[in-house]
Amino acid sequence: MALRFFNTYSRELEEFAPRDSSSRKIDMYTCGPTVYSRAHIGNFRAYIFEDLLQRHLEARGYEVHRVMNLTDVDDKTIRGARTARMPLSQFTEQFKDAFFKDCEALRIKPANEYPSATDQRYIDKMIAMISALIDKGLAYQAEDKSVYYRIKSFPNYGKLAHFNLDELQSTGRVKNDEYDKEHIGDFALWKAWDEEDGDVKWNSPWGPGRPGWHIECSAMATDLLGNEIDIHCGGVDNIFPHHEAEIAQSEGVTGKKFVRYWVHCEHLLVDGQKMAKSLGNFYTLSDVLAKGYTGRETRYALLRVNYRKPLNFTWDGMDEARESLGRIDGWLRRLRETAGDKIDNNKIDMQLGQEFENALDDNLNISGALGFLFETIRDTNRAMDRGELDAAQASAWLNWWKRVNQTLDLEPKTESEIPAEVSKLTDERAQARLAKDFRKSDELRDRIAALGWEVRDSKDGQKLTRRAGG
RNA sequence: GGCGGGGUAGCCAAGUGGUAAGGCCGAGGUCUGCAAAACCUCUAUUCGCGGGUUCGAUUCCCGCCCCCGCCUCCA
Repeated sequence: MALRFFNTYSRELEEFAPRDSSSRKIDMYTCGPTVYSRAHIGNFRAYIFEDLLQRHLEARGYEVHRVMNLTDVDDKTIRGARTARMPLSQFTEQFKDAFFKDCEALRIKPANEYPSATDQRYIDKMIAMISALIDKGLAYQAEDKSVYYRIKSFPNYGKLAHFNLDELQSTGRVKNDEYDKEHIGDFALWKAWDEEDGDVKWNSPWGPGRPGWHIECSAMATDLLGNEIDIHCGGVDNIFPHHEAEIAQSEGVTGKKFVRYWVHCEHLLVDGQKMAKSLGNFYTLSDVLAKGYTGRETRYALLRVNYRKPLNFTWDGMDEARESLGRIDGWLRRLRETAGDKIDNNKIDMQLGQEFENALDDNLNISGALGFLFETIRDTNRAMDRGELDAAQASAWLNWWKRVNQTLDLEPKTESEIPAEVSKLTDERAQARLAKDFRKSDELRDRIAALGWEVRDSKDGQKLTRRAGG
């Protein structure tokens, strides 16, 4: 099956073909966090989806060049820095650091670049783009000194969101203090400095001020990836106005088709409602880790539903993730035991189980792909139960897993070291069992369990497993 | 009001014009001193509701209901 994705622009499933058909290189731009506080796991659902998308494209032989921006200047960052009595850059730095730590814990592959909006290189680019837009009559400076995009002059404005400009309704969420605009839909490209901004300002042909939110992405994307890019991702809430504005800005300047495939991730919900800082119903990764779950478990929980479906976050869902991973872990352990010295760690099997990738080809059908994984697990477990899977076959399935895991990245990183205390109790238990003292054996099993380890008795003696986590 | 997403078992969730993958939970069984893990069996005559097309629809068409989101801060 051909690789295909749902393109927000056309509202259709489209077969994927890179811009440059002669090479395997793809340019991908992904909207990153605004670093005014910790990102919440709803934000990370989008980043994990993008990670899966990148990894699957790579599995299909594409070389992905991905950029993720960091919005480090806007109303919220400025307000936060003021409240914290810190320079803006120092204030945002802590949240950039936290963001990268969280990404690592969630095993999100790093982007090739993480440009910051406040980088002078991009401020210059933004100013150049705004100047070009003014020259073309697509932007104007209003009496409040700010520069706005003249959406009525860009015929395609509204095409991505499928909005009719005349029917835009104010939801009252944003305070309407920009009275100087020609059209209520005109958005700020350059915000004139005011007292609230303190020392946050850059010089421009229109006076001191700072960039509007949308222009940074147009500037960074075109600067780092070129005027035309293959894939642009984000959450569905970015469709309008953010991505609509990006198209207007980028295409307004370059005259080129900015993005070939717009791919948007649905929301993570809590109690059936969007997880959002403004609603206060959000969890950060730290919150989840504090409950005893791991980054790997969180990754699985956020990964397991197709990106186009709203996903309701629950602690039951986290438990399910834990149990499902436990099934995978147990299977891997067993395959390794069966494979013994036939294990070939350097090999990646490219033949077995193509159904996994085939499912992902279909608009990242992760449920179908995981379904196939679990069917494979049951089939091979059954074969091992019956002694019908030899070491070479077990090794082959491990090499298959290696391929699958390049996309999923769900393998426990390392088998935990067995603590001396656990080891000592296990030895005692072996003695007790030798003496058929089952009462003592069971008591020791409980004590080992209390230390977080599970002990199972097999033909080859006791087997220890770290309970949960990884 | 406009534009989208969703409604499949107790929960999560695939999927197809021909009669419902997979995961979690639960019950029974094999194995075990007992467990655990694994395996086996069972768990939706039914896919929001009502029409229509069809030999046949959960899947296509029409109409409706409910939940969620976007409509200029948002992943």
